[in-house]
Amino acid sequence: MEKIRHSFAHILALSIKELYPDVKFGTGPAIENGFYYDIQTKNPINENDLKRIENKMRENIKKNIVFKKKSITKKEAQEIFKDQPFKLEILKELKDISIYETESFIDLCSGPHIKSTKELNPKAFKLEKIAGAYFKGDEKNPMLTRVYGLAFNTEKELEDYLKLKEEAEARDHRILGEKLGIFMFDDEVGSGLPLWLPNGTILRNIIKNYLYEELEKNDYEFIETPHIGKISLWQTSGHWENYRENIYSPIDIEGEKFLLKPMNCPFHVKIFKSKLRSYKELPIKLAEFGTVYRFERSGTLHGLTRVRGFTQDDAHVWCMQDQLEEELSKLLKHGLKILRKFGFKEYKIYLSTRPEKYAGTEEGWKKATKALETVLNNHKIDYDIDNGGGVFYGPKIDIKIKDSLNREWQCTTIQVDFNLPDRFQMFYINEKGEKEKPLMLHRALTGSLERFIGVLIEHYAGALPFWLSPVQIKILPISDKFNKYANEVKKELESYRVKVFNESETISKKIRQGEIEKIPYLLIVGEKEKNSKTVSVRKRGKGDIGVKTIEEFKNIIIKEK
RNA sequence: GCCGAUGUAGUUCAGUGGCAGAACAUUCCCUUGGUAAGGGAAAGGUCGGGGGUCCGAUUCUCCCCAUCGGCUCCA
Repeated sequence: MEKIRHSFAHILALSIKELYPDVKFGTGPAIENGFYYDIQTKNPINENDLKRIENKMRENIKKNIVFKKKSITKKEAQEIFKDQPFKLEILKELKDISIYETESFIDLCSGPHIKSTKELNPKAFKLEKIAGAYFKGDEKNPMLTRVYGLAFNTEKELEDYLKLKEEAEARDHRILGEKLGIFMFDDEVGSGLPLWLPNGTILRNIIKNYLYEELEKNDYEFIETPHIGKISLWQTSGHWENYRENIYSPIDIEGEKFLLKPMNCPFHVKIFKSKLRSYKELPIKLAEFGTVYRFERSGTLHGLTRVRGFTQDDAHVWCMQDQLEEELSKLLKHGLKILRKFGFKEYKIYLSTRPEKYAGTEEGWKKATKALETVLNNHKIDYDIDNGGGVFYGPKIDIKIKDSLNREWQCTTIQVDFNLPDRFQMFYINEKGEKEKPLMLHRALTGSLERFIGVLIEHYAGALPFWLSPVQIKILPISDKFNKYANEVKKELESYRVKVFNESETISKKIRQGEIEKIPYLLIVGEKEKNSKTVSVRKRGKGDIGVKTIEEFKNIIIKEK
């Protein structure tokens, strides 16, 4: 399949070349579900041109064009590509050079390719969209136009994929979140700053309460810290020099500079340092739902999954070297338990190793990376290694959850920190009565409530499980005459989140409304139910499940709790 | 931040160089109902914001803001 998609990319390039002779080519590989080619043209092409290019491609495919491979010398290549500056740039890094020829389009390419366009199905591809992309993925390079295409073996596969994508778009948390009264954005408030609506606030509190209980069981102590602090805190921590472009400009008050906090760590460190710590206290675990502000570049914002103000379920653990493995193990186990509780079964785990720029010693990095590895292996967890993807202060394990469009979002993160204990000169008193530097771990289980809720909405397509639903039960009186009985039923169910739909609408309309709101249970009450002290139960996704006494209904929902 | 697209009522969207349109939602009236939209009326707009061209700009143009698709980035 990859060979086919890659060959499509070449036919795309050939067709563009025929339509736009002045085109300069970047690269054009196969990707998941299709292919792309990066190009530069004098007159920029736009979405309306795609159809024309597509038709040209079909024409070319029908010509049974043969893919001819040739090995050539660098000199020959420089001659062939003398009008293709990007190809010449790529050529610089190549040793063995081969080219593929498809009529007038010659590409620097090691292949493999199909024999001829006979193998391409002209009905199983589609040019999808265009976008800008930096040459070689580097911001400093010029931006080329990337033409994306989809390609499959059969027309049916293409149609299935398009259908799947359409369904995925219907799960988009940005649309569902507003419809379900969870959150909103407002131009005047500012980008990346969500406003939490009543239903969303209930959801946040449910999640917070659950995490609070879970962490307490695991010996965490909760703290709360301010939203701003003196700039020197983050100068000491090193964040100011390393991440300044992502920190909101300082607030100048009475000659003193304050920052909106971009991270909670320094505050937690201050609490650790507020008294002399003994080895007997370790591990010390401090947790906070800490709201931080980061100035993310405008083009990177995305609904709730990438925002500028967000609340982390942040915690820091300080321990001794010989406690490291056990603590990491607990963190990982706990993280996975929590993801399972929320219904996430598909995620990817990454171990990120030392980047080029780093704090701490090589020895320390080795030990910590080994510890992370050991823990992953002990739990028999599959993971990918993200080489050099660690933060400058230490290696980490990330758990990424996929959203409806198959994009991965980092939620859980467990990080070792060699930087802050040094910079803040942290120590505890060991058994021998000497000062010793503790190991420091950062962790967040949900990553941020914002991102987590965004992914959660998409995961369930808005139909949150019973325990997470802001409104669990809605009582729908057949007519106004039964509002009183509806309120009596509500009283009986007061340990749940119940609402009565007491407006003057037809029952069909009320049901429709309740279904749109994705309420887990709708209880319909009228003459019949009032007389027999029952409710007619309509379960989300199942429809009418019959008349139940209130006790019977309680037994049903108790299982959902 | 960069490339491209978009911005009209609370929402989803038509439309136009010369008085601004629909559906849903809202308010009121009628209807009191049995498992996904009962009927009618009213109200609702600086056509994202600011400059420019024009007798006249929501429409053309420039700048800004915001959103969307990517790229880059993501402690």
